[in-house]
Amino acid sequence: MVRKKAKLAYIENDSSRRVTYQKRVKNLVKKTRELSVLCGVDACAIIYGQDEQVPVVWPSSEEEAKRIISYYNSKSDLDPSQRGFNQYTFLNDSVIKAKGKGC
Amino acid sequence: MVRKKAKLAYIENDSSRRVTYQKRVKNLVKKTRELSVLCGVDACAIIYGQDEQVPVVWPSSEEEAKRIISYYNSKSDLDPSQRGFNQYTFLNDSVIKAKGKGC
DNA sequence: CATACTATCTATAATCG
DNA sequence: TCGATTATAGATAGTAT
Repeated sequence: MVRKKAKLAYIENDSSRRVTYQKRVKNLVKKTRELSVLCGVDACAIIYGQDEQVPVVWPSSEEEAKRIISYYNSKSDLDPSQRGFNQYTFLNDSVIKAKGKGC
Repeated sequence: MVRKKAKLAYIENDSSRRVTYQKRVKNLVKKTRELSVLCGVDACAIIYGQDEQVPVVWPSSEEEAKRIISYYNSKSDLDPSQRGFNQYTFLNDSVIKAKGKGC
């Protein structure tokens, strides 16, 4: 979209498509967060990546996951089994919620 | 975010916030569509505007609604009562689906 | 109010390591 | 394949209309 005109069509090349996907997902989530903060609205973004089992979900997987991780990191003296209940479990739960009852 | 440094905080001024909201929602939807097309993934964006009864939902309210409208426009010889089953009804249906079972 | 304008800032495709 | 770089197209806050 920069040194060559954008065509807005499916990117056939696998590696190019993956790189573009990662860059754009990152910024799409960022934009969603900005809109939410700036305008005080509830916004939700869900992206089902091709090869990923867990879709990217905002706000859950981004903001809330970070919060969870920070929480557990700050409690490094916590019972290891409790700390094991972590990002993976949380993310799966988020996805189920997102699929089951919207955002 | 341009002539003044961005602060990424809630915009207090009502009119400014509304204008910013409209601009950003438009582009957020555009970005979502681009990601979906470029990378061949399913992406979904839902924004619950403050004063609007119907949230902005993509792909439903954007792509599919246009499809529906185009469909009815192309059938201008259709029974008027059938054409009356139009954008409004469809959008409500989309929102219900989005809220009820995800994207 | 809503649009249009425009000076800047941001996103990003291509490239290199 | 991923991260860093860079040049350019795109997004946007403030302002004008």
